[in-house]
Amino acid sequence: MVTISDIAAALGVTPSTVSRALSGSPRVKEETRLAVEQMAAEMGYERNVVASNLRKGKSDIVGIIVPRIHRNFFSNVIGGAESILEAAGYCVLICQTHERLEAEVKALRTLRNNQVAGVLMSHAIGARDGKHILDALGSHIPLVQFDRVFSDLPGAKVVSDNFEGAYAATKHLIEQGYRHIGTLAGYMNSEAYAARLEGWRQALRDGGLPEGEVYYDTIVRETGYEAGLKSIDAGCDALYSAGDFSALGAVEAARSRGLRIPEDFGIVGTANETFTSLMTPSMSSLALNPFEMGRQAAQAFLEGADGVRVVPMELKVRESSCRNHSDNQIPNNPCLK
Amino acid sequence: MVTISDIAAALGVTPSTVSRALSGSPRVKEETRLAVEQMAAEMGYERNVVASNLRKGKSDIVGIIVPRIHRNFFSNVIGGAESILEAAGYCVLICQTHERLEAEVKALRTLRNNQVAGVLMSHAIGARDGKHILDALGSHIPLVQFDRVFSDLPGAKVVSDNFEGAYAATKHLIEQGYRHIGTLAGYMNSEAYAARLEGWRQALRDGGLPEGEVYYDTIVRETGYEAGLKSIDAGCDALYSAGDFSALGAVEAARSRGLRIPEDFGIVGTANETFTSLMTPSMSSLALNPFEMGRQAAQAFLEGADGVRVVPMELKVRESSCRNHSDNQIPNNPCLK
DNA sequence: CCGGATAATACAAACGTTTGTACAACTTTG
DNA sequence: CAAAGTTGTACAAACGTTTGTATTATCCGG
Repeated sequence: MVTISDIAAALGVTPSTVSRALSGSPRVKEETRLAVEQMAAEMGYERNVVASNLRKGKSDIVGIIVPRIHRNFFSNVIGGAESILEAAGYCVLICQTHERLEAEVKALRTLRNNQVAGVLMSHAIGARDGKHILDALGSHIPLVQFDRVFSDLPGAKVVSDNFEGAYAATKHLIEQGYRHIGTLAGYMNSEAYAARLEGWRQALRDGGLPEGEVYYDTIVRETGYEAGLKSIDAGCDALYSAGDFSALGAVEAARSRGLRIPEDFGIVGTANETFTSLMTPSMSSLALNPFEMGRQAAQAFLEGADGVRVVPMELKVRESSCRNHSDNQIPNNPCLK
Repeated sequence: MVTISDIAAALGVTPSTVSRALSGSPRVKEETRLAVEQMAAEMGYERNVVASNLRKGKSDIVGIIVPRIHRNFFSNVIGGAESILEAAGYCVLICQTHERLEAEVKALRTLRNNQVAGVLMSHAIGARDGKHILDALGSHIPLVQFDRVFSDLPGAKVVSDNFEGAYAATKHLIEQGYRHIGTLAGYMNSEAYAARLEGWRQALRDGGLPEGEVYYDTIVRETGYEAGLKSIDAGCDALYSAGDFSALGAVEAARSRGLRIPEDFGIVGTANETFTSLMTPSMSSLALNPFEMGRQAAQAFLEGADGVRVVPMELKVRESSCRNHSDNQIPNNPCLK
């Protein structure tokens, strides 16, 4: 391992000069800088970032904490954040919590102990507030929350326009002639889900429809299936689901009751998971914009600016909610017009 | 920030004693250890791992490099590796290369400069050999390769039983009565794809069928579509695809030619991506066992043992290749029996 | 009660970098 | 030409830990 002292010795200068030369300080002569750079290249020097981090008290690592990396949404957020952070010279450390609070706390501690430059995170479902986050991370490491945010925590936040999105999805169902629209609402300790619920509610009101059925804590296929059955029993003819997996469960529930989709039962999910466009019938979904959210989160970190950034959602209309034009070619998204 | 010196001062001992006490050295008295531990807890001490790493010359970070984290396969490998590594006290740093060689080299350098304890990786398609890996990582950091491996590199390797798997998949197609079976082979600079090609070839030979058509460099939906069309023109009635996305493209190609699946055209993909079980018709796929591969890779790292570990694959028979019993309930996998 | 072993702790040097301050060489100004 | 300013380097002290060696305390047998 070649160090700055080796370079210094080889050139007859001191390590401090080498350090400054390599970091582009204006305090070294251009001539010296060139000599140092050449010698460094020649000797195959690479900066020991661990030592550098110790001295500087922080590293060039940005931690990203997500519930599960295999979720399309999160892996795309990570991709978006990476694209910005790597260009800015940071490297990215990814942790997943599997929705477990202890894992989240452990990840935060690990990141803090590694003196990361910042943390971008989407918290695990199941926490009431962000107290544990503040406790585990401390207050001197910049925190950016995305998607699932605790608004009482300091730091920047990036969220989807959940209210508007759910509103648009529900309005679309109404326009398609559905009149009894329930919702698979997810967990209410997440502000994202809460906002979607409100968007759905408002769309019903604005559409002149009565309050619809709400099914809470529906987030996976199984719970979506059960809630789907219940909604059918309750007389619903459509569902806006705050998640795609639960929507998939609801599709299966409708099928098991012999209902045709979209003729008898309409469904719009949320998140635009890959499978939604590949299943038959293809499933309409309220797309988040994860890549953009990741970019925004990274930007917020780089700029050090607090405040909330809102990323718009986009409704992808597919077969599962297209009752009026079900004979049309779906690729052209006939209902959208 | 409270340091071991603070604890030492508070107890009237030296930092070295505190350090040894906290790391469980037998050189400190039980009584002293307890006092130190209590004081550390009281003062809210947390070890500065950066300093620790600098001194020890290595960190407790294990780097995992994959082409893309959003691929089901890779995110599951990561999950498997994590489950072992975290239990062993390591933390995991994930890098993705987007199949770009420069990104791979950069990731390796970053990991080396951060003095990671080890690297688990699956290289990007496109490299001839692993020279760049050795150059970028150096030879003193343990390397474990999984799935895509360069066998000329030192270190442990974990691979799927690609030959046996492809053999089984192809044999299955033959048993289903397909007689002209081509293959979407992927990239031949990956040993995994090469082994699958050989498995397919051997199964055809053992089944008494003539050589089939090989379509190289098919890895995504688009290239799968094109190769699918060509295979149909060439008279194929079935394809074993070394990837699921290309298989999906082939399904679409068959459909566009008006062929029924599986009656007129049979397809088996590889990787068991989520969408394969959700599409209609559901797609048979040769499942890798990514979680287990991740576990094995992590184990190989922990044990420091070189050598090759082989993880078996499992054929998931679904509708797209079930010509003989296409009226049966698929969930029971009738063809498997 | 002393010499020699053993146990427990103290001392101090590293790990490789960064950075404030001191110093030297040189240039400018009055 | 001396004083003052400017520029480029050297010096040295950190950052918080770990760890080899030295030192002190404790215990045992003779």
